[in-house]
Amino acid sequence: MYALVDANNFYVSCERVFQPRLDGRPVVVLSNNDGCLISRSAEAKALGLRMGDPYFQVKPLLEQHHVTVFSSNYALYGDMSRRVMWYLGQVAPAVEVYSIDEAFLDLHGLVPFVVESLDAYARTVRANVLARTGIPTCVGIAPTKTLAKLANRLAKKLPALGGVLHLDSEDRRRWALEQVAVQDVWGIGRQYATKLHAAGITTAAALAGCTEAYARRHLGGVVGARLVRELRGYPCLGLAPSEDGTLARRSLCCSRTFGRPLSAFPDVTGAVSAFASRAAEKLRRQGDAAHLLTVFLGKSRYGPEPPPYSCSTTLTLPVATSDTVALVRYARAALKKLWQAGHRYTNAGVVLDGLEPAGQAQLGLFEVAPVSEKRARLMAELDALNRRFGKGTVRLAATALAPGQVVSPWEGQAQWRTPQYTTRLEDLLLVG
DNA sequence: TCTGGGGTCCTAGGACCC
DNA sequence: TCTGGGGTCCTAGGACCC
Repeated sequence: MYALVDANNFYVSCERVFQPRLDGRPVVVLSNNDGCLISRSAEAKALGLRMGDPYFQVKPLLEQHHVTVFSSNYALYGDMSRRVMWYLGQVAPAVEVYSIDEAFLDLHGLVPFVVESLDAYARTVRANVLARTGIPTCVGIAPTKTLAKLANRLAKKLPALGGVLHLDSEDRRRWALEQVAVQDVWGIGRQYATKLHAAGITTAAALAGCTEAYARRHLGGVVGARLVRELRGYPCLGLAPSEDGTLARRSLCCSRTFGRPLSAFPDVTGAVSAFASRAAEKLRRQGDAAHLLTVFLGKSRYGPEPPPYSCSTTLTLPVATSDTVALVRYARAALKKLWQAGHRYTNAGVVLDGLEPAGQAQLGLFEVAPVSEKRARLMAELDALNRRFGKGTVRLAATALAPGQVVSPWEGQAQWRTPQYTTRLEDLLLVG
């Protein structure tokens, strides 16, 4: 048995923890650069606001209904997420952190020796997460991950269930499959949904009833075959336990849409250097080194220019590294290869791939380790200082502002950002 | 004027090897 | 000159997820 614990409107819920007066009121959180809606309270959803709506398009509606608007505050959300995941780690035999606001729990062996019923267990977990962190969640329990996802969706949708749905019988499984539209099944996106509707398959139940050959042919090969089997109740996807409540990535990316289009090489170089530097920090945090580095540059897909909207170049590094100085230098070299004068670039990013545990790089016969002990210590110091005093306290000159600049030219809007209540001493909430 | 920022996995095809 | 059946590795692209 698997459980999926999923927060309700996670980013909105995080903001509400620190502003309880917003309970029951419409609230939204915007993406980077205050671009789109990425989290909506139930009240905001009821107004017809959709995930991904561009802010400037729905602004009149937001004002008309006095919707509270927040810029995203990932330092806060990340910290709240760690609290939730830590607690789940205490009460479940194994936890897979699936995203910032969702976790799969492996419940095999809990009943009857540890808990009496999974239903009661789920209700307790849910109540404790709320009491300890202020974050409301729903729980779906089923024999497969795909069915747990589906149960979770119904637990969210049907208030009468009290936030928990356990698909503990064949009848309940069949009933649940009937309630869910095919496009809402985990693993069915826009393309597949269109194809399935055209074939007359409109519910999860109908999808569960299609042949394996059909699934293989039309839903991405083995992926589709697994999906259908999971819906029928045969587990094909195992739990990938997350050590210490965090997810070790196979690739890392740091990218941003600029506050405004940039055409000057030094501006974009500054941005790419900052992204490479940030990516290097993430890499060291998970204890890895990278041997592939990609830089990409993007142009607006909403402007008059035809595709392609982005270009990229990948460097194979001679030796895997997590050193900021080295990665920034490679990123700048890659950007130079990519750069074409005269374009208005709207976004850029740095991707690190080919990750391996740091310090285990295989050296060729005639190679010497390029990252000295001294350099590794320097990086450790840098990370410690930035952890203690806030991101960006210590950084490379390459990522610093030019003389006379107040903000980086690539940084965007964040008009409604809340303080980092839980991760910066200066922003601690004062009660008095 | 203003449209996010991360990730995963799979497949097909080509280069190259024995 | 032409012929075979495996393999592996890499890359690009496409689908999906939150």
